[in-house]
Amino acid sequence: MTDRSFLEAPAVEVAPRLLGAVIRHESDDGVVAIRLTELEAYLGDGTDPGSHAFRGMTKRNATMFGEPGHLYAYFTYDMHTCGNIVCSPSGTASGALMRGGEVVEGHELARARRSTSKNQHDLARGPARLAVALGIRLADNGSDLFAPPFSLELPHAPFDYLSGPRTGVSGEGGTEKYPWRFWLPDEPSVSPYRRHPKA
DNA sequence: TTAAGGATTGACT
DNA sequence: GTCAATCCTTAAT
Repeated sequence: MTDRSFLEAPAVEVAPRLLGAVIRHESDDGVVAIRLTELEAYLGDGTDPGSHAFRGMTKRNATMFGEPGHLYAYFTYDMHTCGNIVCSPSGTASGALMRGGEVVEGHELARARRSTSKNQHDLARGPARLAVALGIRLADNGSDLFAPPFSLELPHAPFDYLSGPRTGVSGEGGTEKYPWRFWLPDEPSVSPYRRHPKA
């Protein structure tokens, strides 16, 4: 069961089922595992203007068109790395952006990487923070999340979740058209909603 | 070749 | 609440 099979659906269907999943990354420094509490879905078939893949495959987003279950890591504002879980069969771009989570293993290492965070819930509240805490680097783009140094443990049963407009995406105007942000209720590690500053 | 913008965060008023 | 940091990717000459 491979857990990988259900990732072949569009991200809009996959993202809510990834809530509560635990992603683990082992590096030279040690192991950090994070339970995902917040994700956003991005499609690439031309219907999603907020997606990097909206205008077709480019050098940067090629990973999103690849095998499901792999990691699409990208750089934004030059200071932050974010991680997506690639969905949909190879050839179709679709991904679930990991926006927030709770550190369940390797707290000390996560804290060391995120020295500015003040409390446990800030360690992975926000996409770039989560990537830093987990140890994702741009070089990890394309890595298989079901093979070392990564692993991905899916929840045994679906969780109850909430959904709403995506955060920080430009070019959507009314983001209500794309209520593809999913999060678990009552989780302090879910980032607060923020519109895009220029939207 | 050149110019414009960004799936954000952290610091400061 | 507002604003700067900072360089890579994409789109347009």
